[in-house]
Amino acid sequence: MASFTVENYLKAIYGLSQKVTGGVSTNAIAESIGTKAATVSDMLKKLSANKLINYKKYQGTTLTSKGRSMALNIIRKHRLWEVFLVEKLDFKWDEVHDLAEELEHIDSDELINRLESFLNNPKFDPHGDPIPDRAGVIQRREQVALTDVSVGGVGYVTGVKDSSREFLQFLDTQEIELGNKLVVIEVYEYDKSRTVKLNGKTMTLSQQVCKNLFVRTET
Amino acid sequence: MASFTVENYLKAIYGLSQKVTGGVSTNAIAESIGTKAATVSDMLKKLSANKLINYKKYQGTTLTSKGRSMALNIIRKHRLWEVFLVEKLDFKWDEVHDLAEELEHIDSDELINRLESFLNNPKFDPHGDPIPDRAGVIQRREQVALTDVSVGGVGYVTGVKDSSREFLQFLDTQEIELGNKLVVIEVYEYDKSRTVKLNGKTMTLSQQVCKNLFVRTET
DNA sequence: TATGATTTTTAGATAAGTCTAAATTTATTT
DNA sequence: AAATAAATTTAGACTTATCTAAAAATCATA
Repeated sequence: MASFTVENYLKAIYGLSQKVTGGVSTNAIAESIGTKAATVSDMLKKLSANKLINYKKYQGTTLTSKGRSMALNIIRKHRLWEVFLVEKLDFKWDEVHDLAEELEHIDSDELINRLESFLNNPKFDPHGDPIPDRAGVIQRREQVALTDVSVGGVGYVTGVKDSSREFLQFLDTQEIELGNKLVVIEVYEYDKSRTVKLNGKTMTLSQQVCKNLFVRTET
Repeated sequence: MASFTVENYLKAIYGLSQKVTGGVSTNAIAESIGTKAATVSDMLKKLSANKLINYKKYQGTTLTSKGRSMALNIIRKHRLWEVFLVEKLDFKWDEVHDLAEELEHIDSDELINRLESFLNNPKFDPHGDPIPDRAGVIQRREQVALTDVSVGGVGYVTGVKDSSREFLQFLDTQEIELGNKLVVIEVYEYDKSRTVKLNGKTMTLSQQVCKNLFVRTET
């Protein structure tokens, strides 16, 4: 039991379970995968029968350790392929998601481990998301959203919460990249926007942007 | 109409059509794909309905130009991924076939074209097979089987006809690699084996080996 | 807390790709 | 040329993943 489809369900459940406490709802999975609740309901029964999820009708679902470890392996593959696409094939960070969605299903630990070495064992993907290691251990990074940095605070851009094309392209236009240092100059109470100094330039970022930008602050 | 399965059928038909004159038989396809003739029969109807093959019941099949161009694109992807696996990830030439079978179905011309540049536009895969270009043009190489080289003849190893693990590993044990220069010292009429000088060593190769080794001869 | 709204599940269908067994067509051989 | 053998196709069934429509369970609130 490890088809393309099953892998996508596990990945979706893993992703959603990061955002909520308790079980993941059928509807949420359906929306995430782009399918109907009825279809998800069927699939949950199969995943449960295969001990990949804990599932009680009407109660939402969580991954078993087996399911989680499979999900993490897919995420590992996805993120390593993204690094490959950006670092080696010169794709931009907003172009790699769909390709990685395909590549992540290639089934070979040997391949992915060699790819990892070839890429010099990166710890983060092009969007700043951590890459699980071979054992499925995922590095937690001490980072906060830019909304949590107050005036005078200094941070280094470590990642994005929203990795949609639109947001990534917006960051490109503002020439905001991972690793950039920024200083919060002002916070406007009115709309919660922030003026920051970054790359020698001063710019004002809306609350929505600040929410979706992760930074590591000086400790 | 371009599923994983369809792609495999087109590739199989292309491969088989190189070996025979006229149409490819249903049974041959079934054996090549590892399925049953009945299944192939069904699929041929669908491929025909989609104008990917020319098909008349009981008469065998050939690819249309559309089908051939799709087949060549898959072969192009397969061979470029093989180069990647060997050149960049240090796989051995007998280890890459199954992985390339998976990777070849990744659907993106942009990806494969960038991969091609990244690999410095190789013209041949690790087994010496030519890589079709973006337009599906495949370079024919002037090469002959070693069985066609007579005493005193000189050749450079350009490829293998049989790229099975077993044969490739045999070549490894004999330290025979693409590009090696060899001279035919003797041909034994009895069993059609050949003694050759290669890498400073003298060795005798059976007819079966000679049949499956391609060389470019001095012209 | 009852009742309407929402969520989830079940039931029944569909499409793709596969199978076995039987029927049909083509090839071979006496 | 007829009979047998081999190859191919058809018929009917199964599996996986999906859908719509309807039923059932949970929730939210008047």
